[in-house]
Amino acid sequence: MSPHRSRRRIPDATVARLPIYLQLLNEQLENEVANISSDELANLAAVNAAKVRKDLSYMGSYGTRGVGYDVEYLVYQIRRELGLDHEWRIVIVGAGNLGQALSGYGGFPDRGYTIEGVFDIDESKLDHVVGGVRVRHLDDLAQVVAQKDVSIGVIATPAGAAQDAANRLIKSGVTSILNFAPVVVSAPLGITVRRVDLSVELQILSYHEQRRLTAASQLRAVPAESSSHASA
Amino acid sequence: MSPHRSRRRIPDATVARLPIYLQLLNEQLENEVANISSDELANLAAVNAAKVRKDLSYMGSYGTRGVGYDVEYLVYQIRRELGLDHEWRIVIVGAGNLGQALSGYGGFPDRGYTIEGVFDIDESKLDHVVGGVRVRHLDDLAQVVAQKDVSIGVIATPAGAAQDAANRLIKSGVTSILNFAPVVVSAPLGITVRRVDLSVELQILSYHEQRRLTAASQLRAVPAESSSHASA
DNA sequence: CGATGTGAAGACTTTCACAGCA
DNA sequence: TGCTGTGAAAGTCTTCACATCG
Repeated sequence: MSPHRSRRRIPDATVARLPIYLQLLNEQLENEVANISSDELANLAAVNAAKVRKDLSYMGSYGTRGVGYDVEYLVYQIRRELGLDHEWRIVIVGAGNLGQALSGYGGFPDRGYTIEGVFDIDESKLDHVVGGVRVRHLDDLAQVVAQKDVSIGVIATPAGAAQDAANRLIKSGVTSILNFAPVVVSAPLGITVRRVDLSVELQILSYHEQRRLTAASQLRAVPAESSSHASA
Repeated sequence: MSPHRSRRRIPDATVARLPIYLQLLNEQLENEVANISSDELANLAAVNAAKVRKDLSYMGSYGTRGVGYDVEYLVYQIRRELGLDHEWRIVIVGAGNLGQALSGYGGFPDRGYTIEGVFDIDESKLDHVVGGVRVRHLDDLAQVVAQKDVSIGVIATPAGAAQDAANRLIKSGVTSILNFAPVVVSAPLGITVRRVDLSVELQILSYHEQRRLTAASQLRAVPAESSSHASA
């Protein structure tokens, strides 16, 4: 479609950071900051400046030597690279606490995501309105996905229902899935699945806590480090 | 305290996978599966078998050649390594949709996490009971953290309130933070911060979606791959 | 002169492939 | 014989350091 998209393949690690740069750059725009150096952006993102420059260089050379990067242009480029110049239509399966929190999440409309439906099988939840969207029966999923050309599905069901939700999403034509249920869902090749699991995150934290304690009790063997971990 | 904890330093990438193995192994236990090979576990986790073996080997050699791993013993070892033989006390800052979803999240008590408090500054939310915990004013945070010896804080506030929440958590004595707000919070060295951002995850997905579309329109230049991404 | 852009070195992670043990 | 445990190779990501250019 458009002429010269994605000139190079961007490394996964970089793709995971672009949304963070984007968010920080948007904040700069709000503060009417027109220009930013790799050093400044690196400080905001809590990463190394060389990493910022290398990350940005994968999209092309948009900086000015001796000066820095034009914030607005950078925002435009990152958005384009991440596909945020499209509008993405998403559905949420599961209208429990989490599904409701997600559909009420303010960030979506700004960033080009529209929620086309929230689905559940629990009769008692049907027809409730959460985040401005009426909860529909899961059996209507395929129809909505096809009609609205939905490409991203969010799974916010209990663990036991997640694989079924995934199967239905995939059969309906969704090609990317964001899974919040604490299970590994399997999907055929060609479907992108990302998993976000609260208790996995907590367990990683408790590993670090535990190390801290052990280290402290062992006459400070290793000085505690690691001040920040990206989520990707 | 205990004699021979953490015999080696475990790589970050491995630490991020241990919770997933643990969850799968627990499922096996429920199905009364007593033994598992690296190959089987690898299939369940959707990773390579050599990776499973190497990951497990960092904790010591607990397998039996020609046979596999004793599920129960492996569960015990992973739990110990992740510090799940402790009980971890956590607090949640922010009693909005997300804070409520988190405090209602069933997974916590099972896995040794107890929620010692949910805090907010919004008068209208105070004294509501969410997930069995009464919402208290943020000013009471320090007292609860100290009294209950809380080490992990979860930030579920809007973006604008997150850094203040982090500062209060840190000043109160919390040393690990799980941040759900869509901002980078800064913290002194020695504090572990992990960030989980819904819209970052969606943007990573839309990058892949967008590539898929571009590739398809360019006479299938590169065959689509990448079927699963871990969250860590 | 100051900050980008980038080869090259170094660190970390994954995967291979096979020796070694039950 | 079958599966673990692990050196070594391959691949990926980060960081350094400096040539380059506005």
